[in-house]
Amino acid sequence: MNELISVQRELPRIAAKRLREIIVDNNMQPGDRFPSESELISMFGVSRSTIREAMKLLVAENIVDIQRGKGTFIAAQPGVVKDPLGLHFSDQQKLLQNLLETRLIIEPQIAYLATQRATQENIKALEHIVQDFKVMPDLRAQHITVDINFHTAVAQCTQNDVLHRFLPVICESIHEGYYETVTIEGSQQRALECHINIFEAIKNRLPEIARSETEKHILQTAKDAKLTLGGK
Amino acid sequence: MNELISVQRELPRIAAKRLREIIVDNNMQPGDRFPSESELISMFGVSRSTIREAMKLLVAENIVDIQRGKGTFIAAQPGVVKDPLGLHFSDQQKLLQNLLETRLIIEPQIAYLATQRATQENIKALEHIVQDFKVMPDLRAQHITVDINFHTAVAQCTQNDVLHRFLPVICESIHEGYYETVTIEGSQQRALECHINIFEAIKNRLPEIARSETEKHILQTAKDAKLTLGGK
DNA sequence: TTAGACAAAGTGGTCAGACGTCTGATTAGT
DNA sequence: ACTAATCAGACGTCTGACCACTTTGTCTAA
Repeated sequence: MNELISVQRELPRIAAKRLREIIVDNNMQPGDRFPSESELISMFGVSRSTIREAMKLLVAENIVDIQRGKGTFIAAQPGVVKDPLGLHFSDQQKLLQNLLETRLIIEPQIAYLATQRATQENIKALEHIVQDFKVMPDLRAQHITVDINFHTAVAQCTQNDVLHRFLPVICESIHEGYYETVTIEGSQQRALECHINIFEAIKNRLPEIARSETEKHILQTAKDAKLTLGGK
Repeated sequence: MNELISVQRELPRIAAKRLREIIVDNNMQPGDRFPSESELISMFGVSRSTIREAMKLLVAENIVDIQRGKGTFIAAQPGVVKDPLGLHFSDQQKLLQNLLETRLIIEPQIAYLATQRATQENIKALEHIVQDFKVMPDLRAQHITVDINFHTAVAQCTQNDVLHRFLPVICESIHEGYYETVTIEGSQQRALECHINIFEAIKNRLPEIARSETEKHILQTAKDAKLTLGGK
């Protein structure tokens, strides 16, 4: 039943919030059918205008896809937008420095938490990525993609969606920055070794090792990019 | 005149496009008044529903700011979107926990860096915000806004634009989460004291104090929200 | 004269119902 | 068996009304 919404302001916002909750609670997947407008009207006890406005909010967030005559469905990649923070604003050199500094702040702690919270599935996923590294040809583009995947997978181990969503944004922005940077001899090999060390630490539940190895890895990355990070 | 729109689909999108053009053509600045709904109805020759939906599109892009009873105005920072990471697409309780955990990871270090890098202008800005706190009435909405401003201003002290852009996203998402949460007695007072301590530490260049005070502040915030953060 | 109470107008928020158009499935006719 | 008409369901748009909030101006009383 409807659980009457008393306040008479921002009803669409509240309705949109509950719609998101419904999606999460029912574990709806991309492509799944969404309740029709008339169903939502009787579910929420608000008018069609309000429901429609709430739906439009979800559309703006790329959470649902409305198709005229058919119905509404969960979007393919709910909530995903590119360069969401609008980071391509300042000069590349400073941006790269800022990005690496940010990684130096959050990633060691992410690795620490990952060690404590990783599920068996998480660890398996990490192992696959590390294996991909080893057998991978020396293609720079692919290497960076897998590198981002690795760090994102570590973030996923924390079971913290905020970190898990934020980290790829940082990594991909760095990728953009590197795009015009020289590849340092041996950097890929050093990165691979670091990743193996981090993976082993997570697998064997050694949080302090994971943290320090991650810190070392990022400092090494900065060094390869001819940048220096301080202020720890 | 109205230039009759023949197609009967996506009228709001078309109207929104023309509204954007109007803003650009007339060189409208942030704060400028926007035509009222009834004016737009006669300008475009479409119904109020359509106009309203078009306006909501502009709101989603943070181009205009609609104020009930007053009117519609050009937004302060047109185009800077809210919730860019799509964090609302998640379980509220868990999201709040994740957000606070993220703050616990980055903010103490932000305060540390702020202490080392803050300019005199940064410190002045912080001081103004702290003063605003003291003389502020007990209005919850205003309090939260100034709270976000304070933490964002601290992030600005780091001279790291990535942190400076990321932190408000986190803070505002927490604000959203609190929207339907009970206000804890005395939490505002405790927050004010913490902010003063942090400000003093930054002003007097005491990085360790700034870090520990920030950590304490966030843990207190979590406690007020009846959440426990661990894993340090 | 002035401070406060009050009424009116303007604005956005919500509701209710109606009709149009598109889509997909069903059904009638060949 | 195939085609075309029909139907039901879904979203798109329109209309008109009423509600809530803000501003403004007027009026009254001190």
